[in-house]
Amino acid sequence: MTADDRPIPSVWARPGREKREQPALSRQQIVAEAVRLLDAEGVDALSMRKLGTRLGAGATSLYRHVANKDELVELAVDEVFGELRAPDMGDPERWREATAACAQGLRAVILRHPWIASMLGAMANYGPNLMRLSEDLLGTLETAGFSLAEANSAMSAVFAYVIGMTSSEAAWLTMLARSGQSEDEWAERLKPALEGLTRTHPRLGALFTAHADEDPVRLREQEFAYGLDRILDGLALARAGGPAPA
Amino acid sequence: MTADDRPIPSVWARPGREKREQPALSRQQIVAEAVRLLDAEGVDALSMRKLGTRLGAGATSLYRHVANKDELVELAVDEVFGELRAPDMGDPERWREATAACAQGLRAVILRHPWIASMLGAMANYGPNLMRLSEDLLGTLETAGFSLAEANSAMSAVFAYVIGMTSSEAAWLTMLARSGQSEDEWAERLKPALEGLTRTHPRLGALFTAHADEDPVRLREQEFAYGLDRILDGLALARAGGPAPA
DNA sequence: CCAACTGGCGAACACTGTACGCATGGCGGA
DNA sequence: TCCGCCATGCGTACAGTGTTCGCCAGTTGG
Repeated sequence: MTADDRPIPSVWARPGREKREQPALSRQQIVAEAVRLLDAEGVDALSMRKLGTRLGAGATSLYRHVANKDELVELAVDEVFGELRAPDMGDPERWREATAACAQGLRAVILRHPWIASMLGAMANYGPNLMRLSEDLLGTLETAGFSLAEANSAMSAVFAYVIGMTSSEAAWLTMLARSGQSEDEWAERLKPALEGLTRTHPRLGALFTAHADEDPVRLREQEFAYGLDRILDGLALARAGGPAPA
Repeated sequence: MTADDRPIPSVWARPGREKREQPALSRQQIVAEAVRLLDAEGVDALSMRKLGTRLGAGATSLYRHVANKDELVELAVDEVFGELRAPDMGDPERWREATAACAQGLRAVILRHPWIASMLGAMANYGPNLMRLSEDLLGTLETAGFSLAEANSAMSAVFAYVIGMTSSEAAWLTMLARSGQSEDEWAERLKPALEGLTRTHPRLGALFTAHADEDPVRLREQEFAYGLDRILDGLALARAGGPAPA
């Protein structure tokens, strides 16, 4: 601690508090900065003190605007969901494209903010932004001919798929980022263990070698699209009241 | 601190260490106790000190068998995946039942240990038990006629759906448990806000009232089964090489 | 029989979330 | 114009956290 940090001994010498030009701290601002911090440094780096410092405020000041750290996180999660809008194509027959766009958008949001992957399983989310998204997608599905209850089931299924798929993707990516290695370096590092893997798990080994030369980003996109298409196929079948496939 | 807790002043008076009958601490034992603790008290209650005390050991002793808390959690997650076996029905045509059973089993495991929901999004999981499960399910799908790559995509889709769906279920249930209220009490408490909800989000409001009198447990089972069936429908269609539904 | 190694542990460190109480300034009413 | 109130910021403090380090007892291998 240097001399400058020491508290001023005389009351009279203490400088007047600088003027409070603007409220300087608002819930919106705090949440926005929290999102920035989470994006930049990941979930482990979010602490009240660090966030306060970033805002030029003390750690405990935040509690005037936010009850908990948990509540703050809840707000941050819904904040990023606010980036997403359910697309409205006019034609009810284009429900499939609309739903797919919604799913792709959700995936993009999660990959832009990988830390929410670690939150979604830890808290029940009922923020206003997610509710608006749900309401809109429900509308799209309902006008496409699904009953309300079935529209809800369909939406839940699609969201669950997207969240599950993208969460593991995000988890893999953050783990990669933490390790500081590229995807290729990882693959290279695992090569020696591949022989043992192929012996005990031949199919996984084959998959590993088969995917070794492909672009992992595009690969994940295709994997995601495949599952999404299968779900939408299934939903289309149900909408048509069609028979179950053999 | 009472007198009894004080360290013994004289070296000579210090009691001899009690005999080490068994190794008393092993990685298996630690992981098993961690799972028990997580099951009993939830994810926030897991601390190295508490876990050590439960095992009759000091907190830092655990580090002889486990590198990190993170590593411990990884081990615990894979431990519970060990409860699951991919069923092997002899008939390749029964791939659908086998996959469904696998999905239902995974759901059951997650609901039995709700805390893993908060882990799955936070770490890439490649434990041996999950790998064995994957390998087996891949086998089932491959002998059912899927190419290896497509079997992998299908498996990823199913797992992602199950994890996404069940994670939010688990999150809701733990949140309920923390609040100490029953599901009905929650519904009752939200009744006053329902009017406002129905005004801004009519479909969500209608769903809320429609589900008010149903058994929530059975409701969630049905919701889960619906999405799972749609995915399996879609996969069956793809396996048959059938045309995309309208 | 001694050496090396293993496993357990107490103390310490840097940090965490958060409760409490005080200080400060702006604002509404007299 | 002044006074009292109230919202807001913040310093301090507390109980806990994960983890490192060094010490020590017991076991094991040469």
